[in-house]
Amino acid sequence: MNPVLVLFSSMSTGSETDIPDSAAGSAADPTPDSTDGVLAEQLLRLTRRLHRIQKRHMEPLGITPAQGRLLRLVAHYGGDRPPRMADLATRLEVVPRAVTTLVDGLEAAGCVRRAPDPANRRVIRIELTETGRATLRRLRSARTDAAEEILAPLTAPQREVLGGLLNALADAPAQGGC
Amino acid sequence: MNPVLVLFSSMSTGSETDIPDSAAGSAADPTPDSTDGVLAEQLLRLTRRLHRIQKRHMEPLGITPAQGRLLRLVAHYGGDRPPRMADLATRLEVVPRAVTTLVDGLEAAGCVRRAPDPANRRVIRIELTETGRATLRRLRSARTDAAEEILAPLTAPQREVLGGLLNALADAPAQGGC
DNA sequence: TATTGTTATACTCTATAACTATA
DNA sequence: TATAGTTATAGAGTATAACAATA
Repeated sequence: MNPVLVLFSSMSTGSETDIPDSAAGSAADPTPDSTDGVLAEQLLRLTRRLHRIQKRHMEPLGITPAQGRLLRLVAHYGGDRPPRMADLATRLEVVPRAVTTLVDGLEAAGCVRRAPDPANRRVIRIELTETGRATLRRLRSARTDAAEEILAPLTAPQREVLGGLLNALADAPAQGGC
Repeated sequence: MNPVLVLFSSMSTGSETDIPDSAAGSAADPTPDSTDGVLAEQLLRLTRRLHRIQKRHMEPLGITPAQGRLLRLVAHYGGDRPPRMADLATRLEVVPRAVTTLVDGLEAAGCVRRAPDPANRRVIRIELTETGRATLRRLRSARTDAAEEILAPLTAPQREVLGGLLNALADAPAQGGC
């Protein structure tokens, strides 16, 4: 469906801030910490930068990155079947308590509305407001700008490959837990 | 030097938690939010998982992920030229104040030692202790385990490609700032 | 009793600003 | 005055635990 043929030549140019793993003092360390560990490190470092960039781009919107993600998620459900708090928590892979805080923020910003479910009075459904829809439109370009800033060093096919790899990783079931 | 030829076929299988971008209510939205935005989202989501996994693996070590990164960085300098606080801040891409907290934690755990520089009494050099070296060894396997857990869905060549892409991204200068 | 969301609390990570002690 | 590190403070993001209301 979407085959991408890519030739990477000498990609591993060695990051300036890379930390070689065999520098713990003992020179004769037989465990060179497979590149996987380094890879995880790169991922985390990159994300710190992405977070900073995203935060900066979203500041004029009056919402935080996490609130933005939640807002997009709410919009995804559509007006006829607004999500419950529990739905949002599951999709965001966080505990329900975390969603409460995020919705509080979005409600304060006028982007969403808490609507009690008449069928089950324990349930609260999160509805998008008109303000929320406007914010969402601005959010989209902010997000694109932030992504463009961080992805600048990559060509289009490289981005496509990266997307595929991240997809494969993100789709994997949360294993190893309990 | 390290060319990798890879054929990805139909990688984009569609994440279960993917949020299509054209769901903001207005059906006639001409801005489908280039895949780049989605890519950034995937990256953030993946990192949240990585963070959780790493935290879990590092819990028995008595230090946090950020402290672990700092510990590795300190070790990288070697015993004959221990780094200053400012060096660590630069390498970690954080403000000096953030390093203070991390070093506090590592010092409390007995992993490092603050040593005043005799040549310049403003400077504090961070030295690795014997405990720190031991922790580092345990940290290495914890890190590898965590990485293995999150990278499980990828083959070895895929990991290599991912590493290359992340490297290219992380190496880019922090642009767009001031 | 099980489910849904909440209040209360705490911790990690990071930032800005003002201060201290050097140089 | 400029530099190195700190105290003080804040805020984003997330977690656990205990609880209320409802089913």
